[in-house]
Amino acid sequence: MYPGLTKEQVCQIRERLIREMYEPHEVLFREGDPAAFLFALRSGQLKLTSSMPDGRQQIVRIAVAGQLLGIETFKGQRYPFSAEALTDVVACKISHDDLRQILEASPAIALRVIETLSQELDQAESLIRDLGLKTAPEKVSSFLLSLIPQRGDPSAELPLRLSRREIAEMLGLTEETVSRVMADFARKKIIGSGKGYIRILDRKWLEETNGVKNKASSAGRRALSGHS
Amino acid sequence: MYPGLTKEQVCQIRERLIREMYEPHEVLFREGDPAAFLFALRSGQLKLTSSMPDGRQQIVRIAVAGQLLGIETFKGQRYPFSAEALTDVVACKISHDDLRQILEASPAIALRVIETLSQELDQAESLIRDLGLKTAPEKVSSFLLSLIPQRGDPSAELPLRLSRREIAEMLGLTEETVSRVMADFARKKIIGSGKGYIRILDRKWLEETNGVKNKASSAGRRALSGHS
DNA sequence: AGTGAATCTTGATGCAGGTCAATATCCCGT
DNA sequence: ACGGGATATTGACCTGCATCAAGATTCACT
Repeated sequence: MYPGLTKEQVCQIRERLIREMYEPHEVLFREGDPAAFLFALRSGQLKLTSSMPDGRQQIVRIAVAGQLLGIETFKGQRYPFSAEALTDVVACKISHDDLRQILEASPAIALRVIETLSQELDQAESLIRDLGLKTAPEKVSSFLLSLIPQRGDPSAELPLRLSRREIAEMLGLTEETVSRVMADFARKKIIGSGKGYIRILDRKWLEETNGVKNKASSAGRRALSGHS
Repeated sequence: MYPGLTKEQVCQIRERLIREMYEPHEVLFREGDPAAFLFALRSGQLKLTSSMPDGRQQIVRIAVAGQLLGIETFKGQRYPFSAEALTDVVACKISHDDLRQILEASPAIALRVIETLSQELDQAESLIRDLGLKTAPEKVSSFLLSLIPQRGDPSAELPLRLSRREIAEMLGLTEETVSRVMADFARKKIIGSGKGYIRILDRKWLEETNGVKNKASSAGRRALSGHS
């Protein structure tokens, strides 16, 4: 759990970690709050959202077990987003200074933090790609594919914890559009959808729609060709 | 430069860093290439782009001096984007394994990497926000404001290294739309624009347009109100 | 089981921004 | 200073998705 540390060091760390539990809809912190702590998600999922003064909201990330939140403020003063539990959540809270000391003491932990951060960055950049250049059906495909667990049976019922509105807030769409696209997918037997779950029926089709693998036939948006 | 290390360690590190220089438009690596190295940007700027098979392109990040690229692949196999120099660039190349060893040897360096990564994550999440919920003029405002240097004179001429097309590829718009919005801003004396540079004339206006501070008057998109 | 509130679906309509097209301007080499 | 290719601007039009508006389902209580 804490590689490369003496027993004493482990004790010191444990003292500084505050283990906390949250229920669905509970808010860990709000955008703009002074950033006192950061959190390591032990279990459950939560959504990180940023909003504009007029109420428009964007889900910036869905955090899953193992990820860190609030580390964006490592050099900042305020949380750049709100964090709200989607499920029951267990998280460890730690102050920036304490984390800094732990990282200085244990390169192994630092390395793990770096791995986590680099994955989060990858995830964020992937969402940027989706938001910037995909059409509504492509975005939804992308989202649906992201629900498939790495190590899990192919086409089981996947639990869907996000409401239509939340999916929309993640993909930069409206709930109506998400609803329409999913209804369309269901009509085409690409997915089966029930209450609170989804079943992927035609993964290949989704992957093609998503990545637009071969058929450069009907590009939704204009393809900007490279220069020179 | 390398805090907390013995002279010998510093030598070891230097041996493993490969300093390289690139000219504008030169490509450091391409999306999908096997990820052999990662890079630390010493000076200059470059764009990281991801594209779809039909040619649509998205600028995922503009990397500036101090940032790392390719660390997204710390646990991955292939670069998730291409990297192309926008200016003359000096970068240090290092293999993942070597980096790992260095990080294990020097917590101080690991800490710096963590700080850099957390800033990059913050930057990425900020772009997600822009892409997901802003209108074209808001996106352009946001972009223009991001050009203003932290420590620099207020309203000097800011060099603009990105073409209209590149700005468009970053903001999820088309070059025509960017052109129109900027022409409109210039007409309203919000900015002055010449070849290869921009002058911010009315920063306050941009900040209001960007953040939609007070006036909840004419929201471009529907504001989704919170739940419960 | 019944009632109300939230969520989801579906339809009709409108508009922001994409698309297509035609100049205009810049840049660079000769 | 001339010519040609890249880049930028501008106009006219069109479409994908937002918006507005009803219903339909589902869920949580009592």
